[in-house]
Amino acid sequence: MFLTQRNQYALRAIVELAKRVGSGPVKVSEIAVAQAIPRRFLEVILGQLKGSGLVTAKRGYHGGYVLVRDPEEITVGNVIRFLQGEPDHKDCQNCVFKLQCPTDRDCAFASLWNRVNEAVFAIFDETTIQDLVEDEKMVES
Amino acid sequence: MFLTQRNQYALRAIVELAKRVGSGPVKVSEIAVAQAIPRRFLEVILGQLKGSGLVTAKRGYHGGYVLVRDPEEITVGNVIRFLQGEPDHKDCQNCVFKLQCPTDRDCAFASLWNRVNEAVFAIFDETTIQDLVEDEKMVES
DNA sequence: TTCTTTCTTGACTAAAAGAGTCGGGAATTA
DNA sequence: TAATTCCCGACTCTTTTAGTCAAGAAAGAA
Repeated sequence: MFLTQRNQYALRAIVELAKRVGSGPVKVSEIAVAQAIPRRFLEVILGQLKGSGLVTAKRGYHGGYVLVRDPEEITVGNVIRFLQGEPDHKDCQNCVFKLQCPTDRDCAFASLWNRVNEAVFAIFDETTIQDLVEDEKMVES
Repeated sequence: MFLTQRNQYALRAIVELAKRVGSGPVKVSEIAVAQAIPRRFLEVILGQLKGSGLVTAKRGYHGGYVLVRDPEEITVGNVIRFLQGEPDHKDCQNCVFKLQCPTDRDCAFASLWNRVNEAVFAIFDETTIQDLVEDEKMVES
């Protein structure tokens, strides 16, 4: 598995919101039920997602979450990059020579990590939320 | 990071053995020092690696570990696949339709996982231990 | 206003995975 | 037989991930 459970929940929540664009705010509890995600946990996750600007929340009666951008224009890469935050420097993504390397020993793998990372994000970046919505429809049938 | 510390240790141990093919068995303690890996932990890892057939061990005076195959012919993919064992079915690598799926909900991501997995292993499979040996030489200079 | 709904926040606990250790036993060769 | 080195299973420690709880603040309905 390349994504934590939490990150998958985040993606699924966004997918669920994508399925309902135009129907007004969606409550956390609805998303939780639809996607079988523990409600409390989902609250935390959606709270974080607000920071990405992909999602906004409204409180009170008829409150809930709304996806603000077009599902075709949000990629998995956008979401994951936001969730993972600044690339932790331990990941040794940028240094190639030992002297520059904070982690020192892992540099021999630097080239390998870079190539893998690029390959993975190439896929994440070409997969949109809309694609996932359609995959989910396939699965349901 | 795509590989656990343990798996990186395993790769590094093999790289170290690769650097010394032809010089007889290499002791765990030597590898541990050369690669800055905790010795006891390395014993465990090398013990596991024996099962792969890539490596053999000899006990007693002048004992140690030996790489049995040509470093050019061992890929990172070979090593990692062995270390990770049978693809845990939770990873939902093979099922596309809900009814076949043991994990049910994650199936919407099946296509994504498959593509990522293939991309990653394409790289692992084209990278040989010899490549890593050379990368390590670069880093040391 | 006041009540209900729904998000908000931060601290908290629980579970799982990963990393690393230990002691003693078994082969090998000097 | 004594030194060396791998071998093995059980064990602990740490970190990460998962998930919960309680009290509070906005928004709208009555």
